Amino acid sequence: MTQRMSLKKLAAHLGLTEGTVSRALNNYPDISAKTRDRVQQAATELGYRANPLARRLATGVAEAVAYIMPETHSTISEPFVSQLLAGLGETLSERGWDLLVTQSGSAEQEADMLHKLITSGRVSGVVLSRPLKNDARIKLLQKAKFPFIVHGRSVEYKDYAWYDVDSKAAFVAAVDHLVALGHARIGFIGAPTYYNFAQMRLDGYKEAIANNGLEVDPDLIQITELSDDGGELAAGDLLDCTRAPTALLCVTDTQALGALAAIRARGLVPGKHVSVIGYDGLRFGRHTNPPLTTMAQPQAHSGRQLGDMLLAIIDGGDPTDFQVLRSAELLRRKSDGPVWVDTSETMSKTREEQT
Amino acid sequence: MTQRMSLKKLAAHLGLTEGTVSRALNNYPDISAKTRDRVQQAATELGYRANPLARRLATGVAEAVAYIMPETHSTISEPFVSQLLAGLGETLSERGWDLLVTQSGSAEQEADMLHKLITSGRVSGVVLSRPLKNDARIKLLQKAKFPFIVHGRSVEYKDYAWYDVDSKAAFVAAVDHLVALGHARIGFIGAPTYYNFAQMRLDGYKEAIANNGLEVDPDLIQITELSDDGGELAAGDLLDCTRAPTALLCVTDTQALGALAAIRARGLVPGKHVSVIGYDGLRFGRHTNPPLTTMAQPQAHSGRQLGDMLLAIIDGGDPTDFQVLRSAELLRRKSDGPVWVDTSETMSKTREEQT
DNA sequence: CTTGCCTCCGAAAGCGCTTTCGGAATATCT
DNA sequence: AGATATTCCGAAAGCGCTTTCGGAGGCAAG
Repeated sequence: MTQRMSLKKLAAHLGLTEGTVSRALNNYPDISAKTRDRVQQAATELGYRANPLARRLATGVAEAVAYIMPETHSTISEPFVSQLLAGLGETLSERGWDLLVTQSGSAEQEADMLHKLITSGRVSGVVLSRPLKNDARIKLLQKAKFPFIVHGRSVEYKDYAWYDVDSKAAFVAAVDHLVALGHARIGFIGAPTYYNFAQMRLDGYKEAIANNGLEVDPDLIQITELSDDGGELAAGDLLDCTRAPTALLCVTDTQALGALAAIRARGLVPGKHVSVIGYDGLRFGRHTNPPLTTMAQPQAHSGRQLGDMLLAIIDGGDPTDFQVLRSAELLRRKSDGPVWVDTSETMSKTREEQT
Repeated sequence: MTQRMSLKKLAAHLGLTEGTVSRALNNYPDISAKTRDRVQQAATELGYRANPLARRLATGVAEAVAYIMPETHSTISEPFVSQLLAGLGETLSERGWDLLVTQSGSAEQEADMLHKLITSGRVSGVVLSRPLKNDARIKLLQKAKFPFIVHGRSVEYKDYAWYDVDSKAAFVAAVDHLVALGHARIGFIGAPTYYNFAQMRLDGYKEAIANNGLEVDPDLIQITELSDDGGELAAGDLLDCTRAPTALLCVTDTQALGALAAIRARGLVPGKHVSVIGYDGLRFGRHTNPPLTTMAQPQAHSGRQLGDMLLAIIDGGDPTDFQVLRSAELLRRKSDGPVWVDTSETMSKTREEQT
């Protein structure tokens, strides 16, 4: 196999200069149709493809975007990453661009990493995910006027591009649903509220509780980590206190798995004695015991959409024109139901017997 | 904010030439310790970092590797992708290299894409996953003498680097386990055998069946797609036939989820009437109904390990020195148990002979 | 037959770095 | 002392492409 075809060799082969060939290939208007065709045909015949590195250096366009992976807390709820990556990669490859993936350590470290990334010239844009309420990375990108889009929103989201699901509304809907089922004591299992999504969901919960004429009881709110174990612990605390909730709302499906486990561990039946509603709509919820009712977010083409929007911004689009808010829908499986009315005795008694 | 620091400016600032500064920064021996220190200190003070694109073009080293994502069949079992990516990214970033992610369409398309990728100079190495029995991509990479490592193995695996789990042995162990529990009719739910992992697991199954003095009954083998639905369908077929199996071995946990569903749908209790064993060790399995017994593979640091090995190969290491075979372990949860002996006669069509 | 205007291509200067080569300046040896 | 080595840096040629600029040749208009 001969050496890789270069512009120089192609030009020599055609009896033209490199510059001319380059312009012909890039459809410059100052090349006659005749030579343009001749050049392009020769290029495909000889299998010439411009060296991306050289082109990027010469044009100053990185032809690549980076996806900043969220720290993988739970090994359980990250399937969306591969889906999103697939979608992103698809849009990018249509343009011949690369998709870089980076992972960060701490939050501080991440801002530094991001700064290096965008000043290095390796990428033309960035997609961020799971933003904090007050996200230093977003500020950094804004100040640098660097093209980016975020998957999710921070608390102040007017001035940049984002794609998010209205999880606050979703939690309102979930509470309404539970209230309609007769629940009056609804527990909330949340995540640290430096994650804005956690805050928004908590807001939705509180708002809906209040709107339904119920009292927002701090004792019914548990903040825990984003894992099944976290959910299990939190649910346990909630269930073991006096005046335990009759329904549990979890900020993610992963936590809800733990909640189901906690309920079962106490001899209760999720969906009967205690309702559980998760959030995400993970397909896996079909297989839990019982199948998990959840607020399902439409994550089908989020990757593609993020990619399209980011490219549009890189092309000079106004970021504020790209703010997409999708909505989640209640996906009823089997973990929710009417409030349990204990005909025999107190619930704690029942529980003790069954353990 | 001033323009990005360049070598030229740094050199001017120091009263040296670009070449000298470059060599000083790269620890060339022909630079006096004095000026080397002076240069390096000035570089850090002024925040100079070489433009990666320019360096890559000049040196001919791409400083990046690509991960070829497997087609995402099931939205359920892909958490490992994000884990693996995290590990890979970690090793690479220690070296300042980039991690590219690409997705392919069809198999043909993928070979073409891969060819373009490795001839484009964008990457110095490739990590492949989920190889086919006879994988064109591997042949391509071998012929091109391009550094690569595969996550998994193809049928002929002597001549390249790979990291794999001995899933054949795992299936032998699983069969042995079931036989020890008294099962004599063990169903196998597999995946298309162009995937070598599917073939290897099937081989393990057959081998163990035979070694245990049982008959390899083609009717007990179902090949289906890699999804929960696939597993459910296949399990249904198996359960509905005369002389149904008393245990089901699934090639992935995802399929096993479907198998559990199929069993429950027939009014049977998984782990009691019919045993199910999956493969992967997904944490999800803790939450199924009942919790899924599985052959758990150690996927903790596979990403890091793949990265380390690939870098070693890129550095000139012999690929055949990097072949790592890990082993999976039986993780007993609740979906397996002794063969169900039908005391009454409700399940009239179990089997005739005892073990 | 000029003048002027296009059309189309060649020439050359980068993009920001690396690396080879050669030669001052300094050090070492007889 | 002169000759020979060393040490250390400058000069310059790339890496493979893009892009600006200018001008030769062709055409229509005067």
